[in-house]
Amino acid sequence: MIDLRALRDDPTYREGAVAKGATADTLDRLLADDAERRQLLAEVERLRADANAASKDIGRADPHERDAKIAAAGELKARVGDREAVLEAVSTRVDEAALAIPNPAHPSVPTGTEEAFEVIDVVGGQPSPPPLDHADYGDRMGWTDAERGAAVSGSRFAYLRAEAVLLELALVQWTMQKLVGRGFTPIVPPVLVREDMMVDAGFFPTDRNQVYELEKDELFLVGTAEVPLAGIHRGERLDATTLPLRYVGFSSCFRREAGTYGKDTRGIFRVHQFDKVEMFIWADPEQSWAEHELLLEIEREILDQLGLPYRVINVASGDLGAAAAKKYDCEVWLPSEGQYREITSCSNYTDFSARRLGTRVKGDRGSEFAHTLNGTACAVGRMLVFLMEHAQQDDGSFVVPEVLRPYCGLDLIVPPAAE
RNA sequence: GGAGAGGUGGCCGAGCCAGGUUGAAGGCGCUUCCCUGCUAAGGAAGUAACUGUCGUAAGGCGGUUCGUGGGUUCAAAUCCCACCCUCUCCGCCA
Repeated sequence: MIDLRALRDDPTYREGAVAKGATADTLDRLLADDAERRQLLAEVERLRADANAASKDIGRADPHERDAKIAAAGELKARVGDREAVLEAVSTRVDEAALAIPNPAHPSVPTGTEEAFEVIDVVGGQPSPPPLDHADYGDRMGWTDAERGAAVSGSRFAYLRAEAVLLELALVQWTMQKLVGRGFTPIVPPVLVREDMMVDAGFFPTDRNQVYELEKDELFLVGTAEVPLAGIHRGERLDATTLPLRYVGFSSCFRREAGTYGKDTRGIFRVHQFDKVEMFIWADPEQSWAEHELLLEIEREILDQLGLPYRVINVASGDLGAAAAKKYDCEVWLPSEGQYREITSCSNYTDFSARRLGTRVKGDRGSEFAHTLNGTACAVGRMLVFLMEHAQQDDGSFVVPEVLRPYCGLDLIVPPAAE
């Protein structure tokens, strides 16, 4: 949720909201309603003060004065109720409008639609495709079985098999170790959460149709560990001296992928279930931009050490999503498609999410909302897709990235004999 | 799944069954000061959060909050309803 006071007082904040698609008209109407709300609030509070005083007086009054005083207090109460109804109507209007306003973009975010992104850096080349694309190679190596996956669970489900499983676990363990070494606390979170957690994490109502629901138990399967990680300090007051609090979660992720029919149908690039190592940071407002750069640095280090060619983009305002004030995407070159595809992304939500989560920081500057950030460390399945193309040799063998070898006990994997 | 107990301020813990100077006793912790020749003991004062408004500020005056949301009442931590959570015993279980 946005900061109405900042919207009122801070021109930069307001410009950021406009960059994200909020019209000046909408903002002005919201601020006018909010002004009315605050005025009504003052009035209602005055009336309530009178009514409270009258009630307190009854407790102290002589018994024979009570009836008269009770009657008078009753009248006061009725007047309060009338004005409260008006206030509530205005407040509801303000809240609804405020919830619809996205988190303003940071001034460093390029303004425009999806294509307006800014390329920050390009690492490595754009190699030509290997003999087999990731989908065919996964089948050839006996690493993926989408056919049986579909028979068991439907399309976009696959079995992961053989060395691919060892590689997956190696990726998880390697990234986990790296992050623990950087002071992150490792977490295996619940993957089923309540509706209010989905709302507070900012995924409902907007992304509700992307989420699997267990109706009988009123629980929802998370699409990312970000959701339960955001819940860790919900409703808490954090001591500024303990920040930043850095967490790294490992979980399976579940996505309905509604509206992607016919898109990325080959292999395991886009599936309903995958595993992911996700970073999440609770930061002091003064630290959050430095923490955002840290997340990017870690993401880049992971790609560098795996030897993947990639570029980093500063996502344009129109493509940020409601919660992010700024977002970097790392996109790895996918040779078979001849284009860069997203592998990781990291966002600074500033105080947008914490306001809804009710997480505050208490420090020298008093009490303010925390800043939250999140970033992908390793989307495991998709990482395997990229590795299957970049580590694949002309003879069909697979060269395991050096850094993963200690974690899976493999260095060169040769394809099984053809049937 | 069955039976019971309980959720109060940074923490512990009274208050609830008789609704009214209780935003909440007491203790711990913390802050400041006094005493003390010294990391002890003692004494005094202060110490919830959020929010509106006025003020340059210190602060003043209000509102809301005793798990959450409703209800009854002039008045609710206290009464009623629903939900959430925690604990104990039994059952089940990787």
